[in-house]
Amino acid sequence: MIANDNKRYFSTELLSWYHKERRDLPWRRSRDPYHIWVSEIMLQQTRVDTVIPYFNRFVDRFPSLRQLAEAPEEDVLKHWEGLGYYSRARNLQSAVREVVERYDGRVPSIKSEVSGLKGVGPYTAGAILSIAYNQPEPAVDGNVMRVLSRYFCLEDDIARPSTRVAMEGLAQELIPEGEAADFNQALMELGAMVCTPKSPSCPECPVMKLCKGRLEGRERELPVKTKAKKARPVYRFAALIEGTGLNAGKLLVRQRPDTGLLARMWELPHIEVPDAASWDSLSSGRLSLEEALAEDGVRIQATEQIIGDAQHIFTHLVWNIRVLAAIATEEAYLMDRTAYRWVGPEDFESYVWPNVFRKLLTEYYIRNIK
DNA sequence: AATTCGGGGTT
DNA sequence: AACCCAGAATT
Repeated sequence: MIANDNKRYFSTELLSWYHKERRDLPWRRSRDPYHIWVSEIMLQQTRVDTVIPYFNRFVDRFPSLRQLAEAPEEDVLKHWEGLGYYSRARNLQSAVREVVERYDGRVPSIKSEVSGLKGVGPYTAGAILSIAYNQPEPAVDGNVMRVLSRYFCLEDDIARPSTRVAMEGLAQELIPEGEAADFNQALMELGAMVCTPKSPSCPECPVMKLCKGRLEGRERELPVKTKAKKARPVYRFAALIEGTGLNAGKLLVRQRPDTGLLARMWELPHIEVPDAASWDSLSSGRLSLEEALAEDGVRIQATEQIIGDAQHIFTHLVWNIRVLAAIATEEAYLMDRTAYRWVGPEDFESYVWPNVFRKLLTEYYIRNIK
């Protein structure tokens, strides 16, 4: 059992440190729960410095909850491009529309209602309730688990959901009366600025004196976290397809399915092959591409000329993409096929697809078509 | 409990 | 190259 004095010291010192050191962040200048909400969604697994320009553009384009609710999804995704985890954007808009319909456009302040919104999990619900409404709810993210693990020298594996639940209990006990908004942000601020993952700046820490992890010289061993598996490589052939006739000078792109990886984003048409060995066989890659596209009613002639190789890295996957040159053998076969589209260089930026594709496309266009 | 969702900075 | 980031949804 942790001494109450130790907890009180922690909360008091941390809070007064925060009042002095808090960063001036865009979302800290607003009291609008909608703005707080947007910031919390953007900040999921994303660094503060990355989020700042996106947040400013986003609230500039969608200043109010209702304006976001009424915007075309494409527009919302466009403002999210480059942030990653695109389902966050779709869930946010979907949830915002629900707030308009069910809560008259006001972000709810009741825990069960906030938690019921799409894209709002335990952390984000706590963040909205505490930061926007100053309710004494914990908001436990990676920062908080690291700080608490070290200060209280807790060895529980923070990769386990049960550990997060336990941390939420502890974090809630630590909230000083009436100070939920600042205290929760102070916890995260300490984790981001001082109690960093690799080499914490203990001498600058406001609670170093009673930090048990530090006192035992184990601050670098904490928190305990089981390792994730490393990304699995996959191998793919893509076709860079030049149009003919009416589509001369244009290239063919394809929209991904509604769900799953990179849902609804545009890409070069491509296929997956079983392994690295298949990736070396250009002839089989060429044939597989032609067959796969023919199944979609798209007739092309691929070649064995490599335009380039590209790599796209995800958390759990590494795409190795070999791009082959190809031409379309018919002109007007796409009339009823919305999944495919001819684009010229003026359209390249309007589509959200992995940057590797965009880069290849642009370079190829400049070299061979323009 | 494990896996699937991005992209980028740090070390 | 591994790790981490103001995590959530799905299976």
